[in-house]
Amino acid sequence: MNTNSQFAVAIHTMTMLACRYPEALTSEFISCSVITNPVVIRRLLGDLRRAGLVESRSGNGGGWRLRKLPHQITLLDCYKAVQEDPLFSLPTQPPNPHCAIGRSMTKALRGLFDEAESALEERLAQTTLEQIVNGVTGEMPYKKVDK
Amino acid sequence: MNTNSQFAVAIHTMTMLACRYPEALTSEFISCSVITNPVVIRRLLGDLRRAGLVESRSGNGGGWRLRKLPHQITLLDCYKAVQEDPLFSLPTQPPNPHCAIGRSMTKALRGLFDEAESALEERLAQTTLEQIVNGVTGEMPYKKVDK
DNA sequence: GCGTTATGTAACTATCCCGGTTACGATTGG
DNA sequence: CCAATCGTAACCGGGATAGTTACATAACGC
Repeated sequence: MNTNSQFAVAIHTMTMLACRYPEALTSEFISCSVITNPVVIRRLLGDLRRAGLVESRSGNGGGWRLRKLPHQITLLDCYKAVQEDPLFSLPTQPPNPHCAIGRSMTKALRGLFDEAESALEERLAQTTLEQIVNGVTGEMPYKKVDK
Repeated sequence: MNTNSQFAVAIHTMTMLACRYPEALTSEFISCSVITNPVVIRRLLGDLRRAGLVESRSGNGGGWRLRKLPHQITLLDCYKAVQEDPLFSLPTQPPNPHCAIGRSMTKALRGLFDEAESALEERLAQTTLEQIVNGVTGEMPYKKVDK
């Protein structure tokens, strides 16, 4: 399906921010871990900011940091932030309206795809950045804060 | 994600075969409902045949038909038949092994993506072609057979 | 056997998307 | 003022998608 790796890079990026929370990291620094161009990371972080997940500061000493605690951010948040298109696409050309099946196919597919996507999103909502950080580092490198 | 519509066309195609089961339909006929080139449909049906879901006969009076009853074929079967790539891709260039996070990111992402994909597939496995046909036509246009 | 109808598949193409890159203005801190 | 950093536009190359043409192969009816 998607041959694009934005979701993967988004998780990688958010995991780094979560590990150093509440420190701010530069796109340059993050791009060294992902091994890509800093602009690619900034583009991605732009999407994540539009979703309210991160904030940035320009200039000397600037960078990016989370706007919530790692346990308050789920994979679904990251997914929605970088995934504008639905999971499965319909053909650009709609089916033949003179065919009984063609006539109802678009609506049927929308329903099926919506349900499938919901199942996926439910699962993504169950994993938080905190859990990923725990899995990656074996410990929480930032101070825990009571809710 | 994937911007490709193969899964959608596969469902459309299989729904047509299910509606007329056990009749055989030609790629030409199916392409008229989908509104595309017959070769596109044949390529797709080739994948579905490799998965054991359909069979074909060349020559005059030939065409394509299901190899199972509509209630025995799920959306997951269709999905696996046409979707060779995993749902989410990792970056072609693996992360920096000199970074603690980069080092464990690939494995972590694989696990997360596998779980998400499983959730999706579980949902897809719950819908059969028969159900889709019912939703599309309001009735079953082929003879039901006891299991 | 011949003609017709289909499949099976290769090859070519136009279009689009993704990721990488350069460039440069705006912002911030020292 | 200078250095560091974001924000964003612009461009490019590679790859995928889907549409198209072409043609060899197969099966059926006469």
